[in-house]
Amino acid sequence: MATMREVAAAAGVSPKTVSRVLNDDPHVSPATRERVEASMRELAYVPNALATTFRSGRSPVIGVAVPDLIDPFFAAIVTAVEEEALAHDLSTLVTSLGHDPSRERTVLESVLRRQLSGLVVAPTTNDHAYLEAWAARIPIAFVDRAPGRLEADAFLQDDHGGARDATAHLIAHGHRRIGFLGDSLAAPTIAERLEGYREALAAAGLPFDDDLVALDAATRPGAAEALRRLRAPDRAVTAVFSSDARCTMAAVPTVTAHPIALTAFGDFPLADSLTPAITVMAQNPAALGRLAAARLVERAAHPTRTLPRRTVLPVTLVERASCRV
Amino acid sequence: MATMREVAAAAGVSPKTVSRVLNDDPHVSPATRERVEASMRELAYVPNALATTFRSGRSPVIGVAVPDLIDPFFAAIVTAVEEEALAHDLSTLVTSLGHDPSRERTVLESVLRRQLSGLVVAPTTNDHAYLEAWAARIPIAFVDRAPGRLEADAFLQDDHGGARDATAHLIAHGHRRIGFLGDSLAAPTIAERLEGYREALAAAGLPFDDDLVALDAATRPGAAEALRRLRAPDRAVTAVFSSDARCTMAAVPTVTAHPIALTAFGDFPLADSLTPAITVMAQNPAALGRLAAARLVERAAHPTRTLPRRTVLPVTLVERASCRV
DNA sequence: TTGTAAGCGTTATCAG
DNA sequence: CTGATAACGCTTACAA
Repeated sequence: MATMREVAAAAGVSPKTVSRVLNDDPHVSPATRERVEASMRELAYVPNALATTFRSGRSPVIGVAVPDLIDPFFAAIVTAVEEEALAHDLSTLVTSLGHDPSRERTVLESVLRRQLSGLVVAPTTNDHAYLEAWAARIPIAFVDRAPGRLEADAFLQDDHGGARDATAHLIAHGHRRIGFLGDSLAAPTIAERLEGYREALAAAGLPFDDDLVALDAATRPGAAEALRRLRAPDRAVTAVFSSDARCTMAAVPTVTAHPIALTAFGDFPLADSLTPAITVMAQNPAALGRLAAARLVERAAHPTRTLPRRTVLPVTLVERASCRV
Repeated sequence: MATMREVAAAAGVSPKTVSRVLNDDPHVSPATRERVEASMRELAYVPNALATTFRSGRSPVIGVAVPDLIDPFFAAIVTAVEEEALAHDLSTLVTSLGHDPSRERTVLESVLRRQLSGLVVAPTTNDHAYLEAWAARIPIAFVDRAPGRLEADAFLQDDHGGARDATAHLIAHGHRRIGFLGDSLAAPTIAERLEGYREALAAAGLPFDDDLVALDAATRPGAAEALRRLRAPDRAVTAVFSSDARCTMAAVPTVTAHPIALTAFGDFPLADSLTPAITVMAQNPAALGRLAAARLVERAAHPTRTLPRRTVLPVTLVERASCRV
């Protein structure tokens, strides 16, 4: 591990000159440059990125924190952030938050100490007041879910409208008793989607019935049980709106075994190849990630510029077969 | 951004004392500790992780480089590395290499400059001689694919045996003309799986026919075309062995539309819910990632210990319906 | 128990 | 065009 000092000594110049060569400073004579480069090769010199980064006080890294990488929705966000970061010569420090809200703060704070250039987070909690001091120093962008008790850029999808339209779609197909499938209403996105579902019912003059809301459906057994209850004679739903992709995927085995009309929030791989193919309200995770990362870069470059805090992307209905079962 | 020096000044002590408080050094009087902690709160002091890291010369970070995060196989590897890293108080710097081999070197070298504690890589090239100097200083573990021209730890699955057994399974179901579906033979894993396929044919006294090997099938159009050719009267295969999950997923729409006996290398989400459900030879990406990360930690702790270079995990046949179509 | 000095590898500043 | 010096924030020796 040769250092710059050693290279300098070998080339008979000062460290600063080596630094200049490294950074393509034009104020170096060709001869000197030549000599320095030879020494670098000789000693197999590799700059210590840690030192540079420390010196500059800011790490050329964008942090990305999402609940879970296995979920293709978040994987797509991360990938998009990575691509956008790459375009700006930044790397990405990826961290999974897990689905347990109590971990969020610890994890984010430990990431933030690294003097990142920015942070993209798909949060798992509703209260981000603890980030206020951080947000003052480094740009933070929220994706998928809005920040709570904190002013920060947010890139969201139209949870309310999307859920409303997806539900209305089932109503248009003649359904009157429509179940709501979800994980937990603690997540603001899911709560929003429930609101959209209610609005669609109301608009059609249908009653909202708490008993038709089935939660804890993010696992296969959970989804199976939820669907069983919804289908039981006392509830007798003829259609289901699934409020997120994890639940939908968990429900797939049950739905393919005992078909029921289904519309789901969030697309997922192979949704179009199932029997029945699942009708979904498609989000755009890649756009979310890309926009968020781009915003961080922009905030870093123009700290005072005024920009909209909240960007809501539309969702689009992809009609397949499951809504017509 | 208060620094340690400022906290020290505010508390009327030396920076070293603040450092001691921070690191829970017992040689600090309770009174002093109290005073220092008060100042830290007052100034909202947060340690600069960059400085600590620089001073220690090594970043408490494990790098993870995989071709692509969207692929659930690699997402599972990354997640497992993350979990194992977390257990050792390390973070993870995740980078996608892309599927273009020419990017690998640049990306890995830029990651390695950061003085990582270790690197897990699922490579896209066959020649890793350029990593030799790095491998001497920081532990590098390969997953999924073995390193080329480099001595390094590798955690692999039984590509050869798994492909052989998956093909034999089709033969056992009475098939005599079996196609091989793949992306590119440049990947050593795929080449190995082709060998396994050949071995199974040979063991059954069946001829190997180059025309039954269909490549470039990692996209939906590619897979559709490959299957069309294999099925054409001049090839007339009655069964297909798909050599990797990306190809299998790409082939799904064609296979569900025009069923053909299929066995695939690599499991994937919802494979069991398709019609037909896909019979797969399941890998264990989580184990791959976990073992690799654990190995890095072990190498770092015991640089001289002798450990096996190559660990090959078994794959397991998950029989579903597609092999009996 | 606490402090002083020195340095990790790089770069900014300012002289020459 | 080149170099001396200092500094980034923290910690390891070594003293006191």
